[in-house]
Amino acid sequence: MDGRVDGRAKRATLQTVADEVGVSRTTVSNAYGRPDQLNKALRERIFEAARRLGYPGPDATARSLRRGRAGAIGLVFTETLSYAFADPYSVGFLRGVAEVAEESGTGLLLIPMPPGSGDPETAVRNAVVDGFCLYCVPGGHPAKELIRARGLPLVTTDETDDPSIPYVGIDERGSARMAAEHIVRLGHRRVAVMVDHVSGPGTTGPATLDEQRASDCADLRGRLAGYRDALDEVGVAWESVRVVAAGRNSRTAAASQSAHILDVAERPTAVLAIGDVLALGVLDACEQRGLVPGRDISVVGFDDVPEAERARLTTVRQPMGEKGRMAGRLVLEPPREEKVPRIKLPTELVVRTTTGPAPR
Amino acid sequence: MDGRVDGRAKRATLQTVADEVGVSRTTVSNAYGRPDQLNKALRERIFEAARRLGYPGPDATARSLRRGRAGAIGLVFTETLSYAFADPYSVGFLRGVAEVAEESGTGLLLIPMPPGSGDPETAVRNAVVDGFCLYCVPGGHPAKELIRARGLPLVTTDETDDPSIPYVGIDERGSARMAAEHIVRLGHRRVAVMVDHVSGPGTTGPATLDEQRASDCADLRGRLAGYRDALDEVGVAWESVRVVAAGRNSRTAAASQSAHILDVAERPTAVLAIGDVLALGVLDACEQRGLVPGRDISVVGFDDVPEAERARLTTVRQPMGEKGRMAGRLVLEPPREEKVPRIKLPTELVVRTTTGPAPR
DNA sequence: CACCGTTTCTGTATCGATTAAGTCTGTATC
DNA sequence: GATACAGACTTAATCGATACAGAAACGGTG
Repeated sequence: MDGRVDGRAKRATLQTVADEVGVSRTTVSNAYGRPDQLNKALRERIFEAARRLGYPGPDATARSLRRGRAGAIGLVFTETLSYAFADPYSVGFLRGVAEVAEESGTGLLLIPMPPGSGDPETAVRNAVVDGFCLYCVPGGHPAKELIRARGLPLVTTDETDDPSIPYVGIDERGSARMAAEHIVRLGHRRVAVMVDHVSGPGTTGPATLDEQRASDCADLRGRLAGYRDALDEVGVAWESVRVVAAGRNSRTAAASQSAHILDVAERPTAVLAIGDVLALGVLDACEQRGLVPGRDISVVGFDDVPEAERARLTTVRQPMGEKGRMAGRLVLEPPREEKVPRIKLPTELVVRTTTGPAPR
Repeated sequence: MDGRVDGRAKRATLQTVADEVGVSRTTVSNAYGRPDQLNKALRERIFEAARRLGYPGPDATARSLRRGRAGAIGLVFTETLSYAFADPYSVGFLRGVAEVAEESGTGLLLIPMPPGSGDPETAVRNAVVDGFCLYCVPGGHPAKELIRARGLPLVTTDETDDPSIPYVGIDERGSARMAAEHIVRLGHRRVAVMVDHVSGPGTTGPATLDEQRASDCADLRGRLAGYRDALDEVGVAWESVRVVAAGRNSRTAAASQSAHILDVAERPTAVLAIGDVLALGVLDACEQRGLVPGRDISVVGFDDVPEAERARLTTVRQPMGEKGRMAGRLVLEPPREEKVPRIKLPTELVVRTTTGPAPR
């Protein structure tokens, strides 16, 4: 009998070490956390005893509790991990967050909540973090309320969200408009759009207007609206624009769903893709069909991921890394002011060779 | 004065709610964690009070401490985040870990420790996790000892490491040998090898034998040894094999460093790349030079990432996802047996079109 | 010697929760 | 009418550490 109420295995703790050396718990704690608070020789003796007893150093959880700091920020996203990382854009964003996190000795806790997975609540509730970054979490997601309820600093990158949540992103609509205006100026009038998915993931092929409006992703809606703005201006009816869903944000999916765009009568002369990964897929499909981008057909992406440059893809550049850094900073040091920050970072149209004058 | 010794802002806690409702702390705790332990009506009253007081539910850190479970596993790697995610192989591995983690309601704490970054110790020490997965952490890394010292379950994916650490991986040497044997059977005798980096990251260009041997990455050494095995067998001296470092594991870096292979007198007829990403870069370089893979030159990769199929790349397939799942499981449920698990997963040569008979 | 500023440790309160074991209260069983 | 028993809570003991106010010891000073 060791008299403890729960049957845990006994482990060395601060107290164990303190007893061994014959000092107070506090002193042992200081030996680890504030070397200046005690005599150097004593510190050595403490370490030596710790080694002998197999004491692994202050327990991270206990330390977190006492200090009131978890030392990590939670990254919540509704995609599968592989998804989230398959897209270089996401990676860029993550990297940004990681950079600022690292500067302050903070870790990143990944909290994926793909649609099908059970009980996202628990994950959020048990996450030992100092704040959350929401990333691709649609407005009505059940976990969202829970996250807010935890009362920790919170930043989202999804546009037109609850205005009480700090936001960092870009002008989705305006940026998309830039892309479409470019196309329009080149004389294109028969235009198609490639998206990842409008309603649930997995839905592929042409999407109706209703479906477009019903999309739970504000960013997507913003971009579509931007395209529409530009097309409206030159009198192209949005109803005539075929919006095709790849089903998921992947190059191969986009390539295969490109059939709905490329293999139809009255083939569009330009394709607007809401992400570079999709645009690259469209380019693959063009290549298979012997269509030369920039001559036979124009393709515009969005994001400007590294691979876009290799493919000479015309696209909208958004500062993904900066977005991540910004978001990270906002979580780590929430501004004290009353008004909720809503930051829009600048974007830029990068014209390469996949766009050209509309063929007659 | 609120009489508290440290000046923290007061927040609602279990006790606050308990007092408000007039029950014990335990009961409130049960309301959240064990609904069957109390009356349904009382439970509602508790929640109602919690809402009124703005109590966000049990504190994750405190819960972790008391329960003795952090609810996360730490993922330690020595690359930059962007690095780690840029490679589809890594992503596959991560995904595997994430899958099993998710099944048990566990999060993933990313702990990147790129060479230049300061104080990896703190990150490891403060990580609130139940175990660690080491990923690309070379043998002598300073953090390694620290991680072990924490006494938590630990799994590594780096070969020929300390035999006391559970390991899951593949037969690097044998697998590489398969790749090289394939090339050899096709009649190739002038062979080059493309690696990411031998000594520190950033070192590019041809690597000397000494540098190869000095590499801190056991996996790399294993693969090189495998290539060598096959070449030795047909009398190709390893000294005659040019080993070129791309500097980092990226497609563009590999493409540009391919000059050291493709633009030399007596150009090799086959290139063995220790990873698909590098192989793809080599293919890019070939394309630029008008060399047709499989005819003018043969290229073999390693990993079989999704993109390899698109590129019709001959490569060695390794079960990245399975590796991750395995590693995750080993951390989550460390086997009780005495002997340290050392698991080698099977690999397979996938022959596609980037390899062909040696040109005469 | 009284007074002072340091350096080095100790004591106590606290962080916010979970849990095994105990206390009551009624109800069912024999 | 005594005993067992389930239901609904409460008690008390932790989990493992850190913060802060003090206290003892010490050398230097006028």
